[in-house]
Amino acid sequence: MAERARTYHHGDLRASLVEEAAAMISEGGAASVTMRAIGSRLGVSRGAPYRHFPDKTALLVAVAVAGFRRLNRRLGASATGASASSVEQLRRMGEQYVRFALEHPAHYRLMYGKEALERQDQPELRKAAGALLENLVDVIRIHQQRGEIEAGDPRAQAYVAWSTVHGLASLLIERQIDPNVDVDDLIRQTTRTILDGMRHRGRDQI
Amino acid sequence: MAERARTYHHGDLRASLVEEAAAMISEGGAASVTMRAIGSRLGVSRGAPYRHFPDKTALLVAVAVAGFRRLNRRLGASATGASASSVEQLRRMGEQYVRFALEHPAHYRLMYGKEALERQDQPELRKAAGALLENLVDVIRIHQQRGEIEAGDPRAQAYVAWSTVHGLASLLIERQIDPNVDVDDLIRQTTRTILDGMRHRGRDQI
DNA sequence: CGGGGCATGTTGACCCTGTCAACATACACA
DNA sequence: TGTGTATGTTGACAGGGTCAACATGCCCCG
Repeated sequence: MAERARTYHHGDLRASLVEEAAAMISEGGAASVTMRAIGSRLGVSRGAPYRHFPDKTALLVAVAVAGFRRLNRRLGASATGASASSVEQLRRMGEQYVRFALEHPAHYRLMYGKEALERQDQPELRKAAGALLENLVDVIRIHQQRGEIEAGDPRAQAYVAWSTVHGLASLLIERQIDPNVDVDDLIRQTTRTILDGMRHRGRDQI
Repeated sequence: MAERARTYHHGDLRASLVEEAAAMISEGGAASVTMRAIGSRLGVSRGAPYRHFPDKTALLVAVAVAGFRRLNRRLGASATGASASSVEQLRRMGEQYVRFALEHPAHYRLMYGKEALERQDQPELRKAAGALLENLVDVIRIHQQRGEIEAGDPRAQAYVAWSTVHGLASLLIERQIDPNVDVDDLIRQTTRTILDGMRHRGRDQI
């Protein structure tokens, strides 16, 4: 569904813009994404993009949303994986999450960087991120029923798990972690630790 | 140590610039920080800041470094706290970490946003963030010796813990977490969960 | 089949911002 | 006291977002 007829003025600028912006982000970081440059790379003028997006922020939001969709799809595939025997499945989801971030650092940054997207609440974005959470909640709920994860509000558990993988991804992307550390090991240890914590309810808590 | 003699051209522009930039970041986000605006607010011309910082990035790095120092100080105080009886102390450190981020969202974002500071590796920043990690490693080591945390590479454990609190802070700041959720509870649950995971080595047991 | 009208592009212009170079000036120290 | 250096100031320029005015395909109605 990528090759629309090259009819008319451009064919399908809107989609191309999002695609190209994402590509530029991967290549040179969000800072390299310029309305003028995007248009130029697509062979249109600087004003053309404004026929499809009210402003740069809107375009970037679209890119971010696309990123969330990709990530969701990937996690979904991971969750449906065959060997969904134990929490190992959940652990793998976490692993895939971090891997996605490492493979698309700039894109991942944009997805969470309200910084660049400041302003309105961007319902589209909120929805895409919300879907991610919902999926995670569902998976957690399943494991709770299997008794592999401590009972309790699955949403809260989801936030805890999400925080952990997001944090790890973020620190890795921002190079806050010693490059000599074995990333695979770290990811494994992190996902295991958080899951261990999720199945042993500590002390007398609530 | 804030009131230098108002001698000469300005007195102590360099320090004032960092201070003012930090203030502006808190007030209107990083986007509102403009070399011209900063100068203006301090009563100097747009070119003045360039006598103290080679470019905007350098100034922002200084601000970020100052942020790390503040955070480190706060965590240090928390670690030295009286009731340093158990891992509860470590949990409180995590709590303080997240609270700091919530109190200074824009500043916190800047601290971790390589985005805006892209370019050179910014040794100053790396050092400040490194200090944070070192302190955490030390505390973890202590608790390991007390047997309150599973043995193993304390640095790896530190990364796991750091990831968790950073992730939670980040998600909260970026409003990815349902505002109806009780933040205090979430912070408590998150820090407890991760610590539980850190003292039960999973997989082969229970 | 012929226009009209909307969608899509293009250009020109403006303003904001970062940054450099040339110029000005206050201190400090010999 | 005189001058050199540190610190500021201005003018100028380029890059980039964005709007308004203008141009041009396409599609559809009559």
